[in-house]
Amino acid sequence: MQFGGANVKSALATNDAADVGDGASLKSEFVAFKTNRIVEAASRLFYERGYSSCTLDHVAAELGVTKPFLYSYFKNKESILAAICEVGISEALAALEQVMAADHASHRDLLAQVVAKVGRIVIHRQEYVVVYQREMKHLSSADSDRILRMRASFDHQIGNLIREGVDAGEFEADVDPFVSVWIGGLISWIPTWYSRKGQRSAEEVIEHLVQASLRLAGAN
Amino acid sequence: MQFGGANVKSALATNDAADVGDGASLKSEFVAFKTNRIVEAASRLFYERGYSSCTLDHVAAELGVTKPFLYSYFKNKESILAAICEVGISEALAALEQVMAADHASHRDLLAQVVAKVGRIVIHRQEYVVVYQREMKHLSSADSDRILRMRASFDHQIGNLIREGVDAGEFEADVDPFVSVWIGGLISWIPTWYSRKGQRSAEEVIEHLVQASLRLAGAN
DNA sequence: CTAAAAAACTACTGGGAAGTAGATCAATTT
DNA sequence: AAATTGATCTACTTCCCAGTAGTTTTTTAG
Repeated sequence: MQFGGANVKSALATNDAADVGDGASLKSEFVAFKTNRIVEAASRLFYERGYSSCTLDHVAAELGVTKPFLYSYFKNKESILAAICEVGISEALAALEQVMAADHASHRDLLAQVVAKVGRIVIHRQEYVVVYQREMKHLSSADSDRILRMRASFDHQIGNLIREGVDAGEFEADVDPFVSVWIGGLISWIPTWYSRKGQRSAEEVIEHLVQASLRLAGAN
Repeated sequence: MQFGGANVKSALATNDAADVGDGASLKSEFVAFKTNRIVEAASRLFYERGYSSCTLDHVAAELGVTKPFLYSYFKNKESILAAICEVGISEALAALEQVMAADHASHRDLLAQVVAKVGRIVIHRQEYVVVYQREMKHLSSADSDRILRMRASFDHQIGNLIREGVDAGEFEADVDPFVSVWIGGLISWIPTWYSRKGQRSAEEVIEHLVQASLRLAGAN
């Protein structure tokens, strides 16, 4: 029930509705709903004030509840942070694997699709991603390891994609060991400068991001 | 004497030795030395533990002194943070203006030189830059404004450099409004992934960074 | 060598925040 | 309607930390 350390399922994944009976399922949907609301509110406040300076009383007030309410859904403050940190990377990993599964495309197109999808995620989940980048070090080592493994899997697959593209002659050979780092940098940096209220539309950013990534890989 | 809000001179700038008499100058060198040591230690600890979670007792212990010692060189905790945040951007700005001053070069070369110099700075001042990126929001509005102005000046000049390069036909035209953002992203992202203990040498990273930046500008 | 000044320390205050125990309120069941 | 269960709240405790007052130590000057 509580969202503690090793509870892997993403806090924001839509819940599988039918589990046992209607009663049990409905109840767990309620729980998932409240859990999500907590994570949402906390991500916004951690983003604005920083994890250590944001109190659980702040989070509770934002939701119109009290602190002990939070403790019946999360083991402690850190596990709320862990839930936030998991969102971006797990969605990105899912998107990557979705693109890789339907691989009837050139490496160039695969790269373009992955970059576009992940770019949309980091824009959509802006606050979550920034909180992850900034506050990672406050995670327990269990949570940290779990999230780092997802991260490593993601990086590894991107690395493979680039290498195969180079072998296939679709990307330039000389840039190899660094391209995935640079592309990762472009993507990771977006949430710190992009503003939803700014002039640029999200899709405009994505389009330029894809162009820039292909340029970095030497695929033009 | 104290390093408070509007005290502009960089905490790490080498001190002009001759001021009034030898006595006064020597004393102010002592002060500058201790101030620097405080900023150094604090940057390392803020980097490792985060600003809000790092206490001034930690900083003092690291230096083998006590908390009131810090308060005789800095007004409060926030002004230590401000001193840290200023380091990276003021050095970067100085490097930029140095390159731009001796402008007997193509825009392509100017860009390459600036990127290389600033890249070296963000690697050298890794902890300072990361602390700035993460903890900016804890600055007083006076400090924040001052630093943001430096930042804006930097971005503005880079923007000009790119635009002039496009006009001169040295960079590709279609990427214009985004290139400086992407290049800024590459540079800013380095301190979060580069490790001095890793396999890659700093100069290797810089070389690839310059290549990547030129690629993004379409200058190959 | 002594007195004054400067530098650093010891020991405290006051407030804030994580986490908890037990009370209260609401919903469901019988 | 009474009783049971579960959800949420009130009211703490305990620890921690920024900032300070006043004392001690060290340095400088006469």
